Amino acid sequence: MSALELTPVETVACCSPLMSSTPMSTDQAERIVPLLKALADPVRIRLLSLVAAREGREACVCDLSDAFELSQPTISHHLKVLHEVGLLDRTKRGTWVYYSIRTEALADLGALIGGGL
Amino acid sequence: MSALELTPVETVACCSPLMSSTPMSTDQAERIVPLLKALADPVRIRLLSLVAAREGREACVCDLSDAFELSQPTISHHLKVLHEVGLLDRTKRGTWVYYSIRTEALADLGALIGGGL
DNA sequence: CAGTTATATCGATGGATGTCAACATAGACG
DNA sequence: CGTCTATGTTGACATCCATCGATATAACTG
Repeated sequence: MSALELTPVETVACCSPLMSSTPMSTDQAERIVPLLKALADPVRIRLLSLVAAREGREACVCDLSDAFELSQPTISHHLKVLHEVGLLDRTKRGTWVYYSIRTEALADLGALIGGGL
Repeated sequence: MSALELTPVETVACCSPLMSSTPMSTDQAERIVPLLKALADPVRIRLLSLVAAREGREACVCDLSDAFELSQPTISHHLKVLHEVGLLDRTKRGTWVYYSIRTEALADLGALIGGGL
């Protein structure tokens, strides 16, 4: 992704909070939905939670895949989805890849939902 | 649904907030995911937002369906999904059916996500 | 370089889901 | 009762997506 493109997280952050006086536009809805779709999977939300529970809120793939009875490509796929919408950061250190929580992304989304949309 | 069964919203509320020290269990994930799936659709999140923006946070179906270029059965289907997971309440008054926001359901979910999972 | 380990990509497949047309239900009104 | 309007249900269809096996890439090791 180029530096000029925004992940769904970034576009959501710049527009929230939506006040309850006016309903969400179609555009706004279509920016938020990819984030929610990324969260709306039992494996992905557990992956996110596993990373969040770790020291420094980051974990390498090898640590995460042990928690599931799923193939390695499947875990890799789910991590990619979470990364692409901006909920996880990705860093390669040597042979290992570390994913870390983008805390403010989750906070923005939580505020948007909890704030009554 | 019988009075003894809990909607996803109710089961989520009784278990949150999840602290970041321990990761979410598989059971917890599977209670939260139906809520997120219900939210993760552009039509449904706009429906929710339209209801939330209305006086008393409630609206009848006829008001809502005008905002979409979708068939009436499709709108009815989406409202049913939101109702079944406990995000919308349903009341019939005469010929019309009114859906209203379950504010604390959205608040609980928002807190769960924004609280770092 | 060859071998081993960690992670990602590709292609295929079965199941979930959004949408519609047709029909059903249910209340209001004459 | 008959009709009109509002809403829900059903069944079919097309598309999306989670998963896998096979393969690719990339880095460490000897």
